[in-house]
Amino acid sequence: MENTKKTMDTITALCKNRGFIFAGSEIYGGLANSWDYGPLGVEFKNNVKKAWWKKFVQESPTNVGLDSAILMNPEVWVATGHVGGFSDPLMDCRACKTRYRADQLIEQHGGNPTGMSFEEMSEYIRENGIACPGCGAKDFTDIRKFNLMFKTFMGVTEDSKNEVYMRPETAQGIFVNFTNIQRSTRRKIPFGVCQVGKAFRNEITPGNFLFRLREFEQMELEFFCKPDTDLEWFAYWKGFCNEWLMSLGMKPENMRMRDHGAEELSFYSKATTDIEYLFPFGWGELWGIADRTDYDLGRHNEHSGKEQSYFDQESGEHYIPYVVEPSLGADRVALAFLVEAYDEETLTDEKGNEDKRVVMRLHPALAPYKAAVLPLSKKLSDKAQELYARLTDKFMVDFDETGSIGKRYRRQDEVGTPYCITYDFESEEDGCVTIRERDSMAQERVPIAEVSAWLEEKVAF
RNA sequence: GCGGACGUAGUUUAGUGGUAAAACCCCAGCCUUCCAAGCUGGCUUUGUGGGUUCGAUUCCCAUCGUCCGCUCCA
Repeated sequence: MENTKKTMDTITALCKNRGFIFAGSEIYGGLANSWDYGPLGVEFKNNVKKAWWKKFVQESPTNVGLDSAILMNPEVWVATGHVGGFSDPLMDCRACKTRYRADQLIEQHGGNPTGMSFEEMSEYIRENGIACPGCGAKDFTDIRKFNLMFKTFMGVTEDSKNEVYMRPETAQGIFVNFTNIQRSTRRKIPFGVCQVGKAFRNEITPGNFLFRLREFEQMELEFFCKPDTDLEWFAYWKGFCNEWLMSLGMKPENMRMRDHGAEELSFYSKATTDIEYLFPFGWGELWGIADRTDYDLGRHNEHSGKEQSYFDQESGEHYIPYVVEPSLGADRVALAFLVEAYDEETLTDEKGNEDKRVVMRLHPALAPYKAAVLPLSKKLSDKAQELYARLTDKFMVDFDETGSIGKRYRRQDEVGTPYCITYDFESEEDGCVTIRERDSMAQERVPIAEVSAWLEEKVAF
């Protein structure tokens, strides 16, 4: 009976057709890898963010929230090494057209590219006769700088003094506010700071729908802890993140944890684990959980000259806290939830006729609409509208009176609405409506006066 | 960015050097008393800009975009 077909194309098409996600600037021919969340998409994505915030801030005894500016003082990015460090020295083999990172080629050759200028790297490669690992040719293009940060200008003149960057990660907004937050909330270590916000990276190759974007949204926690407790907290947050995903319907067989090997670790990280999801295009990182040590606060401590250490009353020590960072891509996880929810079901009636039903089995907390009010006949629209208006006070609810009732059920199935409320001819007399559940298609008769409470209980999360 | 493939309604596709078509979807009306019924009508398409030509959706060029690979990462 179940026939699950999950491809990016069908999901992309459904998203466009139903108003979840549209290609950005479409009428002007689009803009590479930019996507707009439509009326249903914004509800859905907001629900994802809301669910995260609830779990990581609202219900957390240790964590607080923050919403920091996208544009920051450029010195922030000097301190972190993003200016200079975040730009890759890329060059191509003229013979086989493969692209390489010059610093990696030098490392593979046993050299140390640290501190070399691009010219020096080029020279090193030429002098040492480093060949293309792919084809063996020794004919490389010049190294070109790929700065992954977007630049813009503060003020009206395009003077380089006014150059600022669009943040390539939200984390630094948290780090530079560490002392403000600690003091104003009187938090003691360990505590965490959460932020949901946009970040921008000039990725060389974005793609796979929402998977890799140049403008994307992150949901990050920076958890500050005592230096010798970081690995415990690292393990704790890994499990915590994993549970959150599963509580919203992600199946364990489509998830895996992958530890970064020593050579893969970022220079600032002591340990990193990715929670990956099995997308139609393969395993992809959803959530990077990194032990960032005291690198970030340490850098800001040094570069800003402002003391970033914490005084621990209990032990009487001053120290720069260690940081465990679970960093989740909001667009990525939204895509994963869409993929996870997509289902095609073959229905067979008594006569043996087959019929296909597309169902988005979204968790009720994530579904754009919690319910749809459907008058069985247009003659019942007025009464049904009254019920609809009452429900909108508490829930996102849809109203649909066009087409047959079966068709309207299917429309709601496609956008993941968990409950359809049908106002019928008996409703006048018995004061009840029929509520049909999305996944089981089971029906239940509920008094109109109790619908709101009934629904509240069902969609509670 | 480089290499390869591709671009016809919202979707999936057909077709042609003489100004485009089907199915589904969508909209309106009729009908319809619980799972994509039916009837009638309707909206909507050659990504964009040039060139060749009497005439281009078709041929050529550029551009934009998509997909695959390199690379990068939430």
